[in-house]
Amino acid sequence: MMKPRFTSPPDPQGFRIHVWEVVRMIPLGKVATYGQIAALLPVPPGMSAQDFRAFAPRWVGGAMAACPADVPWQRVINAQGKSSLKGADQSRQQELLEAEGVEFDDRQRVDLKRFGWNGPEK
DNA sequence: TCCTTGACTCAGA
DNA sequence: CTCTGAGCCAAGG
Repeated sequence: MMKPRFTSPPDPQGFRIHVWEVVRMIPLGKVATYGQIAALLPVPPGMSAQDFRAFAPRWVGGAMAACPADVPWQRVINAQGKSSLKGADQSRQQELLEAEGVEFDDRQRVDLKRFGWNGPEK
């Protein structure tokens, strides 16, 4: 399969584990975007925050492509409020979220204002 | 070797 | 609110 790694971070494994850790914090019935998750992660040493912002979302996506079964991957969607998946996986994700109380509109979009995760704490 | 295509986001029209 | 195009890197046809 194609692995859209886009420039592996300094510590690919550690990065993915960190991503999963953040995803696991997303409360039931809420969703987070790749960028949101990326913003919660520490910027790798030697890399500017600006570059990190451009790369991180892809890395998060790459991490989700191989996430463990105990990670609520379905709660991670793109900044457009939609699933970046395709085909059967996309449908499965929507069903899982609807089962948690997340609503989708006619265009299969989630209202981030209502169901968006505010963050781990604040 | 060139061109397309990725679990992406942001700014601009 | 919706649609485009640019930015970034690698793998496959």
